[in-house]
Amino acid sequence: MEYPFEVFEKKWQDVWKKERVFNAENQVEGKENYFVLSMFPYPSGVLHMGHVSNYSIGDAISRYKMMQGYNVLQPMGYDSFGMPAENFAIQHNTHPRLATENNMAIMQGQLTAMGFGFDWQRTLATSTPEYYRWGQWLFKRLYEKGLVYKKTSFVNWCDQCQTVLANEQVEDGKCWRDGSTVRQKEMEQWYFKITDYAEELLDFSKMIDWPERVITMQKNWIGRSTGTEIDFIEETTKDKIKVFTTRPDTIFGVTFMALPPEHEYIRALLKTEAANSDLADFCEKVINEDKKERGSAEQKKEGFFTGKYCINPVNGDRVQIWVTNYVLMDYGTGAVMAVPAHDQRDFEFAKKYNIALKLVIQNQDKSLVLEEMTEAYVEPGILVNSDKFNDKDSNKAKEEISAWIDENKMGKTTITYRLRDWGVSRQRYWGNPIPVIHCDKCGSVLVPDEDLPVLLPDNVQVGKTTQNPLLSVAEWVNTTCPNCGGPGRRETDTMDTFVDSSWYYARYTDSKNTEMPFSPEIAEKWLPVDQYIGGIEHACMHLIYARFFHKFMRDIGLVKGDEPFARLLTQGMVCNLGSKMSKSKGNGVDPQPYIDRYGSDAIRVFMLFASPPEKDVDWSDDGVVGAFRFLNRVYRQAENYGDLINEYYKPYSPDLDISKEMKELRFSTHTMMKKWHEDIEEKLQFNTAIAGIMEHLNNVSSIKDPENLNTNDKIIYAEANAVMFRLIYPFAPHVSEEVWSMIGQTGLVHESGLPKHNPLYLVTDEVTYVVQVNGKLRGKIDVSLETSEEEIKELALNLENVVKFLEDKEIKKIIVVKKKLVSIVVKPK
RNA sequence: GCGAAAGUGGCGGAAUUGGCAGACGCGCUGGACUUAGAAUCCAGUUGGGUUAAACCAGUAGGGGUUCAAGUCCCCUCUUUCGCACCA
Repeated sequence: MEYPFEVFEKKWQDVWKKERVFNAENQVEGKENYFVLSMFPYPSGVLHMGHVSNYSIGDAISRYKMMQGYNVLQPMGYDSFGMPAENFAIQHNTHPRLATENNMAIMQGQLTAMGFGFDWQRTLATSTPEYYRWGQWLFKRLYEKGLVYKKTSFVNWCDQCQTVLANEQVEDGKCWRDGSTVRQKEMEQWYFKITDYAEELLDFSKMIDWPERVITMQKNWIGRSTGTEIDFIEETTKDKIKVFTTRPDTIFGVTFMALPPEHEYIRALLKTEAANSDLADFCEKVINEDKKERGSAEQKKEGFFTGKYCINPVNGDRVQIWVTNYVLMDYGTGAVMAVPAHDQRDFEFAKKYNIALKLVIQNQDKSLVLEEMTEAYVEPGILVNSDKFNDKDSNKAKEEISAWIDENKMGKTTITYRLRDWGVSRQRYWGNPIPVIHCDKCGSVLVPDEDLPVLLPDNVQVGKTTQNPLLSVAEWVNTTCPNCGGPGRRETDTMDTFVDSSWYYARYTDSKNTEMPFSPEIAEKWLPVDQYIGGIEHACMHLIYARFFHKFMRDIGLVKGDEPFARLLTQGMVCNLGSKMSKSKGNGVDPQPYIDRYGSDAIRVFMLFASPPEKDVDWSDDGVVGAFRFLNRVYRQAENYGDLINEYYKPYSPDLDISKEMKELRFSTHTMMKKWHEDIEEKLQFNTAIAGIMEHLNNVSSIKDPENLNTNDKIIYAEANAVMFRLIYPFAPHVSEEVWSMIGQTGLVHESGLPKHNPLYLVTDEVTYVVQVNGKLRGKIDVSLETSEEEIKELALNLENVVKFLEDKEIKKIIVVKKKLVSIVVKPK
């Protein structure tokens, strides 16, 4: 008989709802708050395996913490703005709002059927005016703090999405969402000054438990390097061209200046010398190369001499200015002083275009000869041809030259980050409108707070133009300037949806607030999120953006701490047949049929048992059956022996005179409790915690006729079962509640508290010593705890199998490790 | 190319941080119960070896430290992930 999950899963879900078990109060007398958060889903349609896995982990932690007596908040909502909804609407000739609402309803039904303990009263959806209003409000506060600006520059443009992408959203030169090629387009964009926080974002000391991997990825992404900015002066125009270098020690070796075609000097030059069409063509060609190829090291270095020169401030050298395809506009100052003798890239370029090389660093044995070099010399060495710095060690010279440049106002020592400011403009409809009105007289004017939210108009026709559909809603676009009352035009760019998800965790603490994004007092009770759970793919996107937002919100007094997420768990992906489930591979598995067939608990147990949470889980039909089988065995214990357990179970562990067999069972019960607690608390390893319960179940099942036991033994037997029923709660809450009630308990499982092992019952009368001879296992002895070391040695030496290996040998040493082993070292006589 | 993590049965994965390798689950083999199947229960399941034991080998490969190594050190190989013209 299979257990009737279809009956009681619903039953317990109703009980939880009726008793408001998961509706968290902001404060509960005598209880500490604990905030468990799983990344909210994009409402793409139906729940997929990744969601099920993610939320099974979160729910296990949440319920474990409830058993521990915490006042737990575990909310859930929807990241419901975004391009997929708009694309879906275009394809199916519907409205993004309708499609999104429909999907949210479906997913909410599925999440409810899974029985996850979410506080639905606090739910939110980023596409609702109640939520996005505060996104606009925060945009304004950012603006007022000088953290928002508008700039025209070359940006990542995805033709597929018809919009701009932030640097974080370009992977290998492809759009992170659809994988299509990203090209550079010159546009005016809104930016958030995330770089103002670059230094602080590199401080990870407030994270209690973040995976080292994520921290490393963020460090690399932010990419701090110290170096020197040096001003080169253009010979005729006297324009300043700033370069950034980490090798000021090579400044005397500069033989040309390398600029990317996007560089402002080049842009200006092209305007003044329109006649030089070859230069213009070259620039155009490089700009249109796709980002991946242009950024790859294998790419052939190409360049074009502008015919212009600039002056190296340290020695007055005339230096040729080249446009090249290998310098990145995005890094440093976007200009490179090329030192071909000591930089491999410059070396290759100079060789190709017959530009002079100048040796300024000599190796230790002074054997470098410029004419014989086949690659750049990039190691440290001794300075030569460097004026007054000659004969100095290059590492020392770095600092000295940098200081000298500083003093003589030829430049300055600086820190540069790889991190760029966050471009948040999106040329799409289904997103949060940027609360700005453009006025011919007043320029860009912020919409007054009392006029927020700027409502996204509903009457748009998506997909009719290649432009942002908002542009076609004249009555929306045309408005009055809040400043002068004259005619104004609304900003039609919407915000990147990553803005919406950068502060949602805080909104959960006070999601119904109509006066503020959330009350700082309430937020303080919950933040930072104690445990955040989500995919590793957000390491350099969402998780950096949210950290930035949190620091900004701290600076305007909305939140107290420095970090939004104290602990982070990056769960693995759910794979099928060894590779990531995806639509394009056609290997996706829909969880619904399995939920229908085996119930929520079996799916959860499978997900948690298959591997540690941060590792990928390979989906397996058989694995679910195994989990289901396990839960059936637990259920059968309650079914068969419910009355006996009910009669004899004591909520404490009485110290009784019991049989040897029951001592062993009691040992098993208490070992399980200890292991369970350690596995979850210290390592979040649900797989081994579950394995421990399974092992205990095997021990319980081996007791054949519990009815025939004496009273004391029955008490131990009852405890062995009842404790197990409670310990499955975080993983299989429905079964747990059901079997708990089947043994006559009237309360809910989490109310029964955290079963705690009694260390006394983990002490056994006998211990097994392993006996080794020269490191090889030769036998075992069981001795009582009181046995002296001498006696143990004696017993070990007399073991039949040990004696055999001692023949004709001389005993050199005997090592006894308490409660573990005897190691006998011998050598031939 | 640089950096990080990892490599354990047929499979997913365990191993008090140096102390019985393979917990637990899947799968498989045999048996019980069934007219039969499903379900369930029992036994077995690293390889070699043996009627059974003993024993031998064994945690990617090689070397080392140690009474004792999956675990620590050195070298090699492989895989995964991240970064990758970052000046």
